[in-house]
Order: sequence, then structure tokens, then C-alpha cells
Amino acid sequence: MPELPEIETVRKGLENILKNQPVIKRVILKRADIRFPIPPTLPKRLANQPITSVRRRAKYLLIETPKVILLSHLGMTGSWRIATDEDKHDHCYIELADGRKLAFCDPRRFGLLDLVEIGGEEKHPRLKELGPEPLDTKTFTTAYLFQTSRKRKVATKVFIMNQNIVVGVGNIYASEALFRAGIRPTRQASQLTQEECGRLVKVIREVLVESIKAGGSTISDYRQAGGEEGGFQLTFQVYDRASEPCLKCKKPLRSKIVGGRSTYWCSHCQK
DNA sequence: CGGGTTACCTGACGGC
DNA sequence: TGCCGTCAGGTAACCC
Repeated sequence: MPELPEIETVRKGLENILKNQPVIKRVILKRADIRFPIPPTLPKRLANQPITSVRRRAKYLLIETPKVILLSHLGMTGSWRIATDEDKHDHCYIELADGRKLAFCDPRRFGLLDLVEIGGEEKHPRLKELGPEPLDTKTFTTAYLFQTSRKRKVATKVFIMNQNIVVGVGNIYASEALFRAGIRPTRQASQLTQEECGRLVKVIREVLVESIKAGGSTISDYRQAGGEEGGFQLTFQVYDRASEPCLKCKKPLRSKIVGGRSTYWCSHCQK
């Protein structure tokens, strides 16, 4: 479901919703596990804590309090909302002292809720292996991508979706970025030239930034934290457009499974 | 370790 | 109307 632009859009929405630093009154878990067990101490540790900030690392959201950080991942179908109703897939409610209630909902339960100790982000098992942020021009560079790809035999699409190489790129933006870069998804990562790595770095950043500006991509269930749909799905050039004409050359777009995921490209425009 | 496959889970949709 | 197969924005646990 959500890739970097969708998570960043949710982060901004939550930041806006929580900007007055509301105090958490009570946390209610509706089940003990989602994909992994939720720490049983989570409700107690968050109780009476003010929410001081909402940050993002990769596709994870970090809701910060002075004593502990609530880590969440939305998996394919997760969402945060101010709840005015109950959904059967709500797994956690955060009751705020101002009377509002935050709900974490995730029908497929591929998401995650966990705690991170203050200052312990580098040690957390889900965070410690993550690659650079694609929007950070200091760490996600042409030289970095070229060097890390040298001995990799995997398809370039699989390579850029590997969160240990670069974070935030999922199945949609991988296809979109490769189209923009003119690189076939199936090209071995080790075959990429330095120049191609430079184009990839540029277009990955470009497509993510454009999508964030549009509020992310809504396919079916992704919504912004305020419930609005995103708009970037209207600008997809290849994703989910198998056999439709390429917007550059008019040839029918191709699709096949690469690395277990549906993949779309133009065999004329991408080499 | 790198690379490939499968499993996890619910729901929507299309074909019969 | 219903049943059945397929697919979905992610990731980690398995294999070799």
C-alpha cells in the first residue's frame, strides 16, 4: 500500500492534527498482535504522555513522547485517523485528554505497532538496517548507488525496492521511476552505468517529491490522515497500464512479474 | 551472504 | 446470488 509519499502525507496530516501536543489519556489495544506481537506494556508506557512530534523514517511513522516513541508501519492497508466511529479492523485506539481518539486500522494486518526507546532508533531491529532516505542529497547519491550496485545480480527494480539500499520506494514508484530513467526493470543492477545511476537518483527523488505534492497515490484504501484521497495516481505513466499506449512513443506497455511483483514498462523507451 | 520463493491476511472483482 | 480464483501499495521467513 503506502510508499514514502503516502507515509509522508500521513505524517504531515498527523502533525497538523496533533500540533497542540495533546496528552495521551489512555491506549486501548483491540488485539495482542497485528503481524507481530504488540508490546503488552505499550498502553501503560504511552499513558499520560504528551505527543511532542510526528516523524518519518523510511515507511515508518514515529509518534514521539518524552518517555518513549510509538513506531508504526502501515503495511499494505494500514491507516491512522481521528475516529468518530468504530471499524472492525481498528486494532488500537489512542484516547487523547482533549476528547479526540486516534485509531490505527489495518484490515490485512501486514502493519506493525512497536515501541522505540528515546535515542534508540539506531538499535531498533526494524530501523537499524535501513538504507539512506532518498530525499537526502548528502547520503543518497550517484556514487552511493553505483558502488552498492556493483556486485548485485538482482533486477534493478528489485534493487531499488530493497529498503536496505534505499528506503521508501515501493512497487508503484519503482516502475514509475524506471520509466522516467529509461531503464528496464529487469536490467541487472550490476550492469548500470554511473550515468544511469545518476539518472535513477534524480528520478526517484523527482517522482517521490511530485507525489508528496499531490498528497500521495490513492488506489483503493489509502487515505490522508484527514480522510482525503491523494492525487498522484492520476499521473501514473506506466503503473497498472499494461497494453495501454506508452505516453511517449505510443507502443503498448509491457507487464510481467519481477521479484514477485507486477511490473510495468515500455520496451521501446526503456533499455 | 545473495538471490529466489512463499507466507502472512482481508477484501474486491471477474468469470461461471 | 454465490462460489472460486486472482490480485492488491510490504516485508520477513524460508529455502538453496
